[in-house]
Amino acid sequence: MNLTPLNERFVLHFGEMGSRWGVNRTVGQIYALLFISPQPLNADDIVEQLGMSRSNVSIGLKELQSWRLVRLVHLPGDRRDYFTTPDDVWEIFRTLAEEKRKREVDPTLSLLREALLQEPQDAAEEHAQRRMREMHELIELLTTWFGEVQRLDPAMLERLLKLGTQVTRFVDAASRLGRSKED
Amino acid sequence: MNLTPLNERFVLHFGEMGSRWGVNRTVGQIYALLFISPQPLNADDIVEQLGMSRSNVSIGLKELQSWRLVRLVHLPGDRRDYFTTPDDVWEIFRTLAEEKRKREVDPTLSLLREALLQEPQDAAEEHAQRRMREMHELIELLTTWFGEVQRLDPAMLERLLKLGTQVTRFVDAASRLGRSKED
DNA sequence: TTGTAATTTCAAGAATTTTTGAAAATACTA
DNA sequence: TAGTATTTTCAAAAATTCTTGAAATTACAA
Repeated sequence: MNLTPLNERFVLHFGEMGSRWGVNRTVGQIYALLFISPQPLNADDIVEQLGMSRSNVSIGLKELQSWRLVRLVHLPGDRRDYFTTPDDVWEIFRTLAEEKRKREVDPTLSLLREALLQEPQDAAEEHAQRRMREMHELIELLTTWFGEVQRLDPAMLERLLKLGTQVTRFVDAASRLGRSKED
Repeated sequence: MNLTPLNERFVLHFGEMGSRWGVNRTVGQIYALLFISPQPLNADDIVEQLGMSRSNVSIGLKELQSWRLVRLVHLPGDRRDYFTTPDDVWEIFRTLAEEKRKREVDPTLSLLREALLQEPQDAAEEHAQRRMREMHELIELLTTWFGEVQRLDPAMLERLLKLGTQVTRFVDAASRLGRSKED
């Protein structure tokens, strides 16, 4: 691996974390390298710096593009494909959350909704459905909230997060003002 | 698999989702089965219902216990180990978040903090460090907020989530009241 | 067009992870 | 304590996933 010790540790760490996040080590490493790179890199740069095969890099880049975590760019007078990560870390976070939602949360919600439409055949199924309903309600609540808050501009979002639990002071007042949102 | 079609679909789905969440298919299935089961199950019940080997169940249950997602209980007059998931889905969510944090977020924050202490050796490393700092700040902000909000009781948390972006109406007021929390 | 650069695909091999049955260990009962 | 029930460990087999070089495809330039 052709990296300074500092960068190598970062890249290796994200390689390991990748596997916990549903992408493989290689994909994690490519992402990490692009994230810290001062300029866009082409596939051969990545091969050179990470010491993996050209085909592996090609597959990894495809995967990262499907996650919208890396972006294809072109440099003037060079017809190779170059890749970067978005500059704004908030945007990165939002993208990651959206993709995770699309790939994991939404299919789970569909499954649960479908299961809840079935007529339970016995007491055990009735109990199972009750559990599924609880899970469905929780996920629905969390993702609705998240989807809403995610649309705030980063500055507002940051202020909100920094307030933390202080916002609870306003929950009563807000409830009075915003009955319509309550169930 | 000895399950009704309804329950089988649920269990299979969570088996698949398991892999995206850093546990294997078996572990996901065992968890799903326990989640919807009306009473605690012992290892042989699980073997019987999911059709996997006894040793696999033993390993899976160990893993789930290490995540604190299943709980060992004993039934009077039966010395086998029985397992359940907690009743409250909020509690389950909290546990999951805490464990994910402990296993993924905290090690990442340590790595980043350590990297930020190094003296950059050249312009590229300086840029890499700048990126790592941005990432560190974002993760720190998100996890601090989450850790705080997580401590609210479920009822308050639920009200807060249902308000969604309505809380932004109070951000200005809150900022004035709570200067101490701002940076 | 034709030739070359760049990227992707693919099938085989390598590596890793999962699953299993058998044996070992542990925990209880009589 | 001896005997049995229960759980865990472990090494091998099975399954899956990852990686690769070579070939095929695509995209461009002359």
